[in-house]
Amino acid sequence: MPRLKVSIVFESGARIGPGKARLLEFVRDTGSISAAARNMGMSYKRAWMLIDSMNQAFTEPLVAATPGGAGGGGAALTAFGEEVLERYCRIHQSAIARTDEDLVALASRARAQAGAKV
Amino acid sequence: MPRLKVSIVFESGARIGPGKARLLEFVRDTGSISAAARNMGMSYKRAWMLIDSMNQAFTEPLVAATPGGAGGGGAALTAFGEEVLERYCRIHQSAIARTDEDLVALASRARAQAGAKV
DNA sequence: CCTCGCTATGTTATCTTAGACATAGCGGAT
DNA sequence: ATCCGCTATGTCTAAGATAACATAGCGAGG
Repeated sequence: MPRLKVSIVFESGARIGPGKARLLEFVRDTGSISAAARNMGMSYKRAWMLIDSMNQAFTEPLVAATPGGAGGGGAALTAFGEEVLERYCRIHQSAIARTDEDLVALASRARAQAGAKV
Repeated sequence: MPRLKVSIVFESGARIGPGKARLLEFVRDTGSISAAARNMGMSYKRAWMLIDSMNQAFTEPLVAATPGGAGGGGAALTAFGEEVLERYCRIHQSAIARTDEDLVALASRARAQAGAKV
């Protein structure tokens, strides 16, 4: 069955989609950027850049990180980060509601394998 | 105000988003791929590739094109193409419904200009 | 005061993507 | 028979994004 990918595109060009939302969840659950990156199978640098782009996109940060300290440091969602994540999840939920009929109809006519892609 | 970008992602990896949907609308309205491409400010080749990828993604074509003939030929949506477009529009409408409150809240905290981007 | 693991950032190589250009073929209308 | 404009496809280049590697700094805890 096809999935709906919902992204929020801001005037500035910044955007938040399922990937960044999931990354925020992992940061919240693991307490560190690097652990979140490992869980998602991406490099620390990539995770850091994604988080930095989100922090830059808003007037206040979504993730607060501290280097050094016990265990080398860590990161956590700010209250605002929690709020953004919650709002994204709600928007996503609203988007995928009541689309089943159309998605099933399209799925039944979609090919299993795409042409191309080595 | 931020916009919602809704894409349908199929198992095969093929996807349909607002760009392809708009392209289909232009093909329907202009009766040709090249006119649709001009209207969207893209090259004919790009438009053709996008349409070809859609035709390949399903078990039947969405756009039927004929080379040669009066005016050089033309293209039109098949009945199935009309159906896919209609279903996409309905899914999109459903997705953007009832998200205003959250989008406004996010917009009020978003920066006007993104950091980076030459 | 040293270790440990995480944050933070730079550099370079690679891979993918997008764009620019070029060209062949088609067939109704004139 | 020719023209016109659109379909269809190929090649090459520029640019942008991704990945790989490298390294500096931080601070609580042992």
